[in-house]
Amino acid sequence: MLYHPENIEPKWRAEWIKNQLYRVHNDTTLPKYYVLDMFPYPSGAGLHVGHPLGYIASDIFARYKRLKGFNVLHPMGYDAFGLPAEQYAIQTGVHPAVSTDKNIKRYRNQLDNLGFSFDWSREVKTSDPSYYKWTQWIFLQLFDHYYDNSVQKAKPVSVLTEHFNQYGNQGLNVATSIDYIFTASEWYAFTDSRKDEILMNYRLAYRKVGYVNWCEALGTVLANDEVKDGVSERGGHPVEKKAMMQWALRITAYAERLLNDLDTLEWTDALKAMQRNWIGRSEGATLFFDIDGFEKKLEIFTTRPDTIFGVTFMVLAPEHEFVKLITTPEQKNAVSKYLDYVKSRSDIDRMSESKEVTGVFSGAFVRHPFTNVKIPVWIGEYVLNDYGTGAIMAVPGDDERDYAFANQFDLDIIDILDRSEFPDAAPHAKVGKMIHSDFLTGMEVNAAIQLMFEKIKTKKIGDKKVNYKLRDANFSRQRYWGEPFPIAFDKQGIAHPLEYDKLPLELPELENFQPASGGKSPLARVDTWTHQYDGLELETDTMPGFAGSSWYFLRYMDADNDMAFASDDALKYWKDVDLYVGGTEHAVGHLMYSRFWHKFLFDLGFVPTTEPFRKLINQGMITAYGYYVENLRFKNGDTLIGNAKDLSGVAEYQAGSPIRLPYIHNYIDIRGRIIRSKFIEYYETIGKDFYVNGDISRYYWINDENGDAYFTVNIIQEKMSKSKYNVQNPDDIVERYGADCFRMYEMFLGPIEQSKPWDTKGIDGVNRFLRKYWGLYFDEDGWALSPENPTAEEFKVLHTTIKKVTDDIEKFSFNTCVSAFMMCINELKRLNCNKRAILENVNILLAPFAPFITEELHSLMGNEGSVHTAAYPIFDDQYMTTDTIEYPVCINGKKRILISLDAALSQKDIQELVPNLDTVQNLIAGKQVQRIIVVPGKMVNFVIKE
RNA sequence: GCCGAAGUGGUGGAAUUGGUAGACACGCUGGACUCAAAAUCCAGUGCUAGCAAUAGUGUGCGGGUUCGAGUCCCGCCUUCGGUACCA
Repeated sequence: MLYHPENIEPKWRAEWIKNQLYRVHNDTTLPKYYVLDMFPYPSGAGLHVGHPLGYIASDIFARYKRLKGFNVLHPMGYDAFGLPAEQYAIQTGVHPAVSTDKNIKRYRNQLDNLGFSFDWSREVKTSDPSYYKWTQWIFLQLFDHYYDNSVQKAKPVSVLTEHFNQYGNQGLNVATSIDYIFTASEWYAFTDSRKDEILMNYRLAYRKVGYVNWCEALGTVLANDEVKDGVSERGGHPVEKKAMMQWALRITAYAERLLNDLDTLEWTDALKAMQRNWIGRSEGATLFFDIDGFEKKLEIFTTRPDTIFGVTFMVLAPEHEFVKLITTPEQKNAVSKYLDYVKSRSDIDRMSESKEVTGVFSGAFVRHPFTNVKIPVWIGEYVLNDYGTGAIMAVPGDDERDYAFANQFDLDIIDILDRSEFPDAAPHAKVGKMIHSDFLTGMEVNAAIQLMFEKIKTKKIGDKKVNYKLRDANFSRQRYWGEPFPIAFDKQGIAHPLEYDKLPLELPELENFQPASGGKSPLARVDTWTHQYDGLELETDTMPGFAGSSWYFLRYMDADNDMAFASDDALKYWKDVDLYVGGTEHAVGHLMYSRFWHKFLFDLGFVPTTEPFRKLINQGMITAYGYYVENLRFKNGDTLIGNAKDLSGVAEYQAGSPIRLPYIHNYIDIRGRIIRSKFIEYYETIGKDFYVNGDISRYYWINDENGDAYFTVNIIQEKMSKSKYNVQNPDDIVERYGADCFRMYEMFLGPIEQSKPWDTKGIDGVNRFLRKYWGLYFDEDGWALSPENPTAEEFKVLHTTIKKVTDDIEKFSFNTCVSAFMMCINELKRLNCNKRAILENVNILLAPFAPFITEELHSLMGNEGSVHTAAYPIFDDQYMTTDTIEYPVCINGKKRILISLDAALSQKDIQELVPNLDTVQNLIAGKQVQRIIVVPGKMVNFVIKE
């Protein structure tokens, strides 16, 4: 009887649905375990073979935990709001809800194919009003709370206004962007709109001026990845930074806790390091410089106040609020020209192209707080407005970027640090002796920093300060396909939250998805919607993608609740995610915001834990091979360059980019060459669809040593995407080999956290393994499981496998699990083992990996119930004993021979015994042995002098 | 630029704390079975030299520590992810 997955898999898929095998219940006495995948954005291209990599791993782990007796929550859903659906709607008029639902259906079919143990009754979809009702509700909580630094906790805004009523804003230690003091009587006297404005400086969800990528020609705001080299990706129109009133979330209030609590998490050090660096805590000082001719002072932040005597100029970010104020009439032209240039540059451009230093003199001067020397104020793009105060004191004597700037514009450089005693020190290391630094001269750096903190304080020119690189990210999108803000403005522009019973505030129906005038969201055109409440106008921005994804893991705990985002009981039982699996591309964005929201909900008493994701595994990407030919030339000298699909429109070609040749891999030889005859074959069968010009006589060919004309194809690894024609659909593989084979093959490809290219070359190995495994249960006459007692050797194979597989699952090393299964089956086959006592246990071990074949065999064995509710085999040491150990005998660390020794021998025994063995004598004959190193159970090494 | 990761045969990869480099597969070569093919089975397979025994060499590059380095340290190179509006 042969293994036929196509008969087995649909049968059990239906059976499991019928029995609701994967339905999870909240009321149980079993210990909980929560295994979560980062939910997918349902894109139009469907699921490709890269998506399931993490899902398979988490599914294996979830099934493993179930076998171990846990009540496992393992849900799935969709991150359903997003830009691509809206873009598609603009182009085709298809409503994003319609295209998204269609994509979701496709995803669901594809996921179902793979035998996952998701509890689909808990599915969430962020674009569903019953879900985003609670996203809006959490937003309103953020809007209605501020952060009290003294107790490190969010508190209701009503507490704050009560304080204002009594004391004004004095005596507060809270997170705020306000920099002035008012009294209680002033507070009373403020107009309502002034009060609203002031409160915005305290709310955790607030409005402020933010910068967006504005494209005048398209009349719309663009996402960063829609902008390439300062122009729009579509159409190549100029894009500039534009200031707009935007919602933001005060994540910076939680910076310290987000940083400290990383220590409590079981994440990789790499991931924690990325989050730490993103938060970017640094201790330093703020310093105020008097500006000549102005009352206002220029505030800067520095971590190196000791270098103050090396300051020779100041640099403002181009967006700094003082730029307009202090620029002198003579410099006005030059400055505004420079600002125009900077508007076209992204933050990455601004920081990465360090070779070319740009800047402009403002014409203004500040005074050195200690020497009163006049210091010029420059404007430079390398200073970012969002970091620190958006202004720096430049110390070209100690800072590389300042040095480059000074060189470029011929500014003074003062050496303030003698590091001759530390020739190997890194450029930014805080070591050395101060020179040319007045009262600091002769001091060590760290001592000088400490002294400066005091001096700054006593001179009242600044204070010690902790600064974070983390900033309050923009929470507004001028888009349709996102959560509407449950906020309405009155005639004075005061923001009013909607009452909870008005939630969800649903998106209106829409046919035209083009942006409204001024780059506003299409919602601005729907008057009936924006004015549905008397005298109020609804906010027309919507929330960004990370809104819905910042709390979805909580919704799964109690997905149908319409009284709360989840019930207290559900939250108390499930608590947090025990294992979270997803890509490193989310290492900071999504994970940081989820942690922030979770902590906020903790402060309000809604969730019982301070962190959402206890353990986190990053899965690597599955990439595809890309085949390119660089500069395929025509005989007349023209060079054909560009994406193969674009070749019909010659005008589109962009010089320098290589031509893609999709699906050409079967036509190229081992050296990456394609010869003329093969190319013709390729062109006739596949290439025609992508590649327009088949007149190969016009190409410039090189002749190889046999006289065959060829050109060379470059093979690279790249992301799978629809536009690259390299998407591999898992359905095709499942149809051909079955889901069990697909699952095991994806795991067999390599370590889960590494990215690797997709290639079906090795899948036959896994397929053979499954057939061999199946074959153990049958002989020529059919079912042939033996009730006999296993031999010691058979038991040893079983228990070796139990140990290896269990250890490796715990380490998330699934590729080595598959190898271990292969070795186990190879051994059992060699031993002709068909004993039930062995195979039944192997079958349970294998069940998390290959749920279908194991279920079929479990049932054929006559078992009641599912293999997926069986008990996990227990490892027993007694079967593992060995009599002898193979020792490699090495000379100077290099293996020469193997000897077999009694396992009971001690280190001393071996030390004495080995040199006297004949085989060893041959090895060391005539050589001078200096030392013999014996590592028990491992090896013997002779140290020999040549 | 900055932060993080990876680099091992023709290919995917394995290698507990520094202790036999290349497990397990794919591919390839040879053989068995077959009219033939598929499937299956057996043997070989890092590279170089050699009929062989064997010797040399070998984990991106250059140094170092050690009896012993894929693993630890220093300095580079390349590729990938993120860089705050892709998700």
